[in-house]
Amino acid sequence: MSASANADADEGAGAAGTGSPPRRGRGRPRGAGGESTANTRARIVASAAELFAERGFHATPMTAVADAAGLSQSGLLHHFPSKEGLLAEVLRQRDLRDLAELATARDHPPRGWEVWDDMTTLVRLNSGREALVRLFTSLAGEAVDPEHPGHGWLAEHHRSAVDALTRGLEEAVADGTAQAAIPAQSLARQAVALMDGLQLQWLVRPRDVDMAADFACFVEGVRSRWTR
Amino acid sequence: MSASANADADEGAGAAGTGSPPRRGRGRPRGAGGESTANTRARIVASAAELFAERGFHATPMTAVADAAGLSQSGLLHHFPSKEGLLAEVLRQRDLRDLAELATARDHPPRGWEVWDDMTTLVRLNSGREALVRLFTSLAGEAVDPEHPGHGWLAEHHRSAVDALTRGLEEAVADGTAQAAIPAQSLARQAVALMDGLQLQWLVRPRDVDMAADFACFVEGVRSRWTR
DNA sequence: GTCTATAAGGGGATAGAC
DNA sequence: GTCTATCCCCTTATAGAC
Repeated sequence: MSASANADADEGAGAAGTGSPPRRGRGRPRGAGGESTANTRARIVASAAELFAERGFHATPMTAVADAAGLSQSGLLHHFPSKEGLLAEVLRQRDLRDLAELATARDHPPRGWEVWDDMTTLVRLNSGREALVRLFTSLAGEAVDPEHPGHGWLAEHHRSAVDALTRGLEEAVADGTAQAAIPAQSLARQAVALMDGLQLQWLVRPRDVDMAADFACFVEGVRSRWTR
Repeated sequence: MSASANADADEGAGAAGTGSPPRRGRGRPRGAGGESTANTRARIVASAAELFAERGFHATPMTAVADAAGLSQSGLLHHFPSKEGLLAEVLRQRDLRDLAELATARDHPPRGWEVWDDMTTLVRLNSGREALVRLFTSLAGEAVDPEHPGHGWLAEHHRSAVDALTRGLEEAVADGTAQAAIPAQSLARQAVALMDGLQLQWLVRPRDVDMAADFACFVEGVRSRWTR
């Protein structure tokens, strides 16, 4: 579903359709004739992630993705028969990357306040991954629509983040490092909301916003008020 | 809000050139022949706001707006020659409504912490204006792209909100009701980010999120820590 | 001011050759 | 696995009648 398509300003990229001269060979970074399917798919997903981030899902034509990945539109469809399927894969890999990024930071699963420290780390990391942040923000805005193919992903994304932060605070209470009266879930939702909202402001005026500092300031406030 | 109760159910609306049978007559709820331009424009803007909110700007075709407003696509273009122009008007009116809403709440311009109280009030009001919230969130996501026609509006929107909240805290310091060391601007950015982020979560799972309560909790935290 | 008709160009997807 | 060619729908915008 998700009918929509839409146009507006085609950037460079000699797209398709319009009797334009067929592009040939193009020094593609490809090896010889046959390339491993896995490699091609990876290239496609990387290109799609970048373009969806830059222009949004709806506004990005498959031809643009194909072009960026160095194959024709039909070649692309051979690997991802539908645009929605491609989006699903992009989102899956986006989440995997977040998890991997944090996993390297610790040798044991985070517990208690550590969960919150990890989130702060993630915000700092995000300050250096504009494309990834743009992908999330741009897609989140569209995916608010229940019909959008990314809707379920967005809901799940929020749920898991809020749950993790809530659990962290509950563990802190259990460990005696946080007061029992702490409104854990509300604070967790606030943290997630803050992260999303800061990203929005940061993307619009990168030079005026220090996401990591602002987020750390928030966490500091929570800690100083609710530490036991 | 909510545009025109304009019934007339044919949304299928055979739009363009596919030699489909021309639709005729259509009993529109319109008065006689000529209708005041102002009225028609108002109907159009209301419909557009609703649809942009529901599906996003990019994903909403002008034909859908025209249909919702009860005129043909060309009729619509007579009043708003371009889609961007229509968006500009929608955004202008959205901001006017926010201002008006808050203006009725007080008889004097808010000062100091009152500015923050007003923001809390606004969040509560927003809990009852899903369409308006959806419009903001959906557009904000797209407008992160510097090429998007709403980009300038988004930047200005954030700037003015952050400025107002910062000024409030500075006044509180001047009035002796806040500590001088308060990180006013960071807190202001956090408040705005929180508002935007909570809206996102709320739109996805309305029943699980109480925006007003969460926001109030945040403000309470700021107050209890920095009140003098 | 509003309509019908149509232009002009995307857009996703399919068929079938190589 | 990849391409070319093509289908068919959607979308914005214009022309001109009423």
